[in-house]
Amino acid sequence: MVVDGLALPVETDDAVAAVRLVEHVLRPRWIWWSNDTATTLVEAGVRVATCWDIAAVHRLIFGGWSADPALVWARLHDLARDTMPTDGPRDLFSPADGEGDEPDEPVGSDGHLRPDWVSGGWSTTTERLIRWAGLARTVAGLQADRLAALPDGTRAIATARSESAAELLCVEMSIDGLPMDREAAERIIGGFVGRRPRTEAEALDQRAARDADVLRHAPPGPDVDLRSPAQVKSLLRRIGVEVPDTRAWRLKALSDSHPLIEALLAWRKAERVATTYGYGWLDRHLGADGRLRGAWSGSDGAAGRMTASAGLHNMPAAMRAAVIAEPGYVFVRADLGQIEPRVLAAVSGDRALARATIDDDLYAPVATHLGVSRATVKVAVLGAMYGQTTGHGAQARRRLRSAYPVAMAYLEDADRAGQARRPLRTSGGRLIRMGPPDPGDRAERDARSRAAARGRYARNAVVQGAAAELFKVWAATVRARGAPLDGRVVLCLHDELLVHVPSERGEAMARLVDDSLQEAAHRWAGDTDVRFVAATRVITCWLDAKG
DNA sequence: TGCGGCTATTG
DNA sequence: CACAATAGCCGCAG
Repeated sequence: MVVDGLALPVETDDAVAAVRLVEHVLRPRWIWWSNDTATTLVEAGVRVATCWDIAAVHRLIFGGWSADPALVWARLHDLARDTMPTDGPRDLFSPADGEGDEPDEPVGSDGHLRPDWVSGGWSTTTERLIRWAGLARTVAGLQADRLAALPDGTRAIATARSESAAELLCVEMSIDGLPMDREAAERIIGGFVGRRPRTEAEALDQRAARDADVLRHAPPGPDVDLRSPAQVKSLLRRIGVEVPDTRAWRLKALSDSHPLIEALLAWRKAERVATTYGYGWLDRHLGADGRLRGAWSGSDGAAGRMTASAGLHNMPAAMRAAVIAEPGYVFVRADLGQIEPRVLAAVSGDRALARATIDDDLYAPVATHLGVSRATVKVAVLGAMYGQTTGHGAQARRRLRSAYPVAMAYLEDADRAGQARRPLRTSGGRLIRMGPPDPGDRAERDARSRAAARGRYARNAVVQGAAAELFKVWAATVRARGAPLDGRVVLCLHDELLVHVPSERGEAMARLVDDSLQEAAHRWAGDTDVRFVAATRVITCWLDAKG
């Protein structure tokens, strides 16, 4: 079953009604070019169960971000990007693209999709609409063929489905938003930066007063802009503190040496709230309906984690006290325990490490096995996954390597691939491209350290990326199974889910979330003996679950 | 005006 | 203070 974009030659209401009917009767796996179609549907009140999101699958297969139909078609047919025709205005010297082509044929004589079709020409007649829908089905089939040809093709096709479901979830979270109590939020902000300023002048006064609280500790001298790290560094030098940078963790250690330092650290906290999570932030992102809304993306960045804007992923802990379930509702909050080492055990197939996942605390049996402290083990395991090569714990690293050779070799293989700029795939089939990152860090300018940085990046990407895939299977399962309880996933946070559900169904939803984890883990990892654990609670305020 | 550096927040 | 992300302000180049 195929649908594409609902700006159709038929009335939109008719199209939505048709989708609603087909969904109810047939529950198809809808195919569409991108989740824009899902957005149109959700805004019209239709939430479908499953789909094949061509753009999301394109990113899975080929990496990168662009995934418009013309590019998707070109890559699937191994056509060079630079031969793609453009839709811009033509001048006398460029041969008209597709000149002489049959206008009712979407594929030009050069093999590319024709720009006039891509840019909306598909919708001008019913015949074209049908042709375009058939094309989407063809493209989805070609994508499935590509995935099936990968070393673990069945698995990769399953990933395509769960990533598509994650796109549906992203659309729904973007539209639904996160419940947030405006008064509570304003109270918290007020505690940091004072009352909401009524005028621009009042805002400037408050800002100056905050600055003055720090500067009154300063010795006489030139004016200092606290927002300029270089000037803060000179200010610190004037009070006898010499530091390479002014990061909080560094200053915290010196806070006894001068009262200015503590004042500066407090200033930084307040300034963060004032500029990023203050009244302006509420005004931009908190709707009149008490929902905080940001844009969600299903697989951004290196390894395909979900991302969110509007501070949904990096909201200061204090602000979470304002994330409160609506009257008659509760939250079910669940977070996965130690997801990355457990995922490493699964994707590497390390039997010994898999045995350790039987414990609620994976690090405890590993510590016993290696004969070192739990804290040492944790640092060593995280260090192996992040690529730490310096610092203490060399002994723990050696023991880790001999006790869990399969897992460590998996990471080292990824590291070598990264150093050699060889692209990788996660266990679920997502391509990890190995071009940049080449950070501009002065300390990492030379070729060796850039190669080492790629190695660390690759090491992490195969674990973090696989964890993201498992997480999305879990989230999609909760979305599907939780719908009959009127449960809505309102936040995804890498290893944490927040579900908003009517109060009387809170406990049932909590059980469902736990069951969904077992279902997801089995679907994702098959019959490996890796155990995944979640801490699940029914709460009314997000902060209640912290600690 | 755009971009890299610095900083802070989160997992 | 490794790995990932978003976001704001400063300073500098164009």
